[in-house]
Amino acid sequence: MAEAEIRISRKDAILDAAEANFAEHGYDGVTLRMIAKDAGVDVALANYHFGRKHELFEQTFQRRAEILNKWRLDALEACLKQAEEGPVSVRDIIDAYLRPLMTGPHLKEPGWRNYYGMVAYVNSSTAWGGQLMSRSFDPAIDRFIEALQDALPEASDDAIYWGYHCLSGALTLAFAQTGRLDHLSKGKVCSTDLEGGYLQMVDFITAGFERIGQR
Amino acid sequence: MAEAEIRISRKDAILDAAEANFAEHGYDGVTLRMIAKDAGVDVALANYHFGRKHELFEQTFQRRAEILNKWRLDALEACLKQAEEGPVSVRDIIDAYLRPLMTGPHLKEPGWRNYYGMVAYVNSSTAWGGQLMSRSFDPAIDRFIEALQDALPEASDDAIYWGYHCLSGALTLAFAQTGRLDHLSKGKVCSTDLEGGYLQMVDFITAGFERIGQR
DNA sequence: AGTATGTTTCAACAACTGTTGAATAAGCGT
DNA sequence: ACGCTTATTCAACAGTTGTTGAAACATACT
Repeated sequence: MAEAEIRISRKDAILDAAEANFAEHGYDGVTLRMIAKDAGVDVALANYHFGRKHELFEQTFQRRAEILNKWRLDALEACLKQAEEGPVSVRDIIDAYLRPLMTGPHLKEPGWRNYYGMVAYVNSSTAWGGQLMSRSFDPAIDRFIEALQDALPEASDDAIYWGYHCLSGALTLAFAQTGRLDHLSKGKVCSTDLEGGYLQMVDFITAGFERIGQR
Repeated sequence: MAEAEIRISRKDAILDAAEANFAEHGYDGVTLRMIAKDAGVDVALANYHFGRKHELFEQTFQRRAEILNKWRLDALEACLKQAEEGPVSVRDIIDAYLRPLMTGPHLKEPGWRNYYGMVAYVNSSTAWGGQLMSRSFDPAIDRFIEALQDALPEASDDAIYWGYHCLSGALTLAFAQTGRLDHLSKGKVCSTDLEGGYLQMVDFITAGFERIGQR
């Protein structure tokens, strides 16, 4: 029976448990004993594999960040290659930014939903926010900013960066899945429906960027 | 000397200290002893005035929420009254939503900056997010949603609510003031410059809403 | 079989947590 | 000056925190 299941290593079990707990309660709201209990291991094991709590958090955060960056950059590259010479459409850039994260089968996996919760927490935390997000995502984001600047030669730097700010804020708030939209819309809109949100956000954000290019 | 200064009550000193600490470290990252030390009072006094830690957090959060709702609703009312009969412009609605919060002399006060940090934390926290934000702000937000629906009769509910989601995400990320934009733009844009961000965001968000009304 | 190496648990640490009840101080009407 | 109510501090509680060093287990190589 046991050999029929695919058993993950205890090290990965700790990462998974950490992910789920950090997503729901943030860094300080989680104790190493909560994580160890969920992972079915002793408290000391987290220390053995990952060092201090701080490092466990960062490693948990970065594990999926790289996957995510690759998805996005592949999508961006594909749309740049497809345009070949001619100007790239703003919509395609925004789509390359949002689609890989907000659609697809990985949304069914609790691991990814949990990770998204962590991203939401980190992105708007005054303490972690700037540092950790920049370290994990900025190299990839730089490419998107460049592409937007190319597609919108008339737009000022201020407009481009604050436009990206709007995009990033909207995405990470979607990641938090707080259920606020459900309450506000009296059930008409579901904030856990990322695929539905994706369709609306692409239009909305694209319009924003196109407007600032008309200066 | 002492009678020349305007001394705030110890109760208010606790609220101020709580605000600053919760903004920087979130709920679980703050201990009552940190707050008491900053306020210059004994630990037990927080309990005497506010009950449990949980209640202190909520009272700190709600203290300024009402002020903020009033600012916004006054601005909305003014622009609705000014339009009188004719259709209200989308831009004026967005302006009424953003301007009172992102511009003005209160931005110089550390208390308000701290409070904004709390809002950022609460809004994208999976645990607090839905409940507390809805309780504090939704009655006012409902009015803005109505106004947007009136101004954009062709837009679907999905589009309106996800549009508001983008607006809310962008605003609360601005509140977090993480310094990420500074890093990403290599110093060209400053994420603590809310007034500068306001100018860009009004254009960007207005364009988004106007687009979804053209269906 | 024995040994070296990497995992995992056990037991304990000093420090810190939110909360409480009793003790003390302050403010104020009379 | 007295009593009464409200503020504030003090001292302590039982439980929890991250972290560690030593001990026990597992695994693979010789």
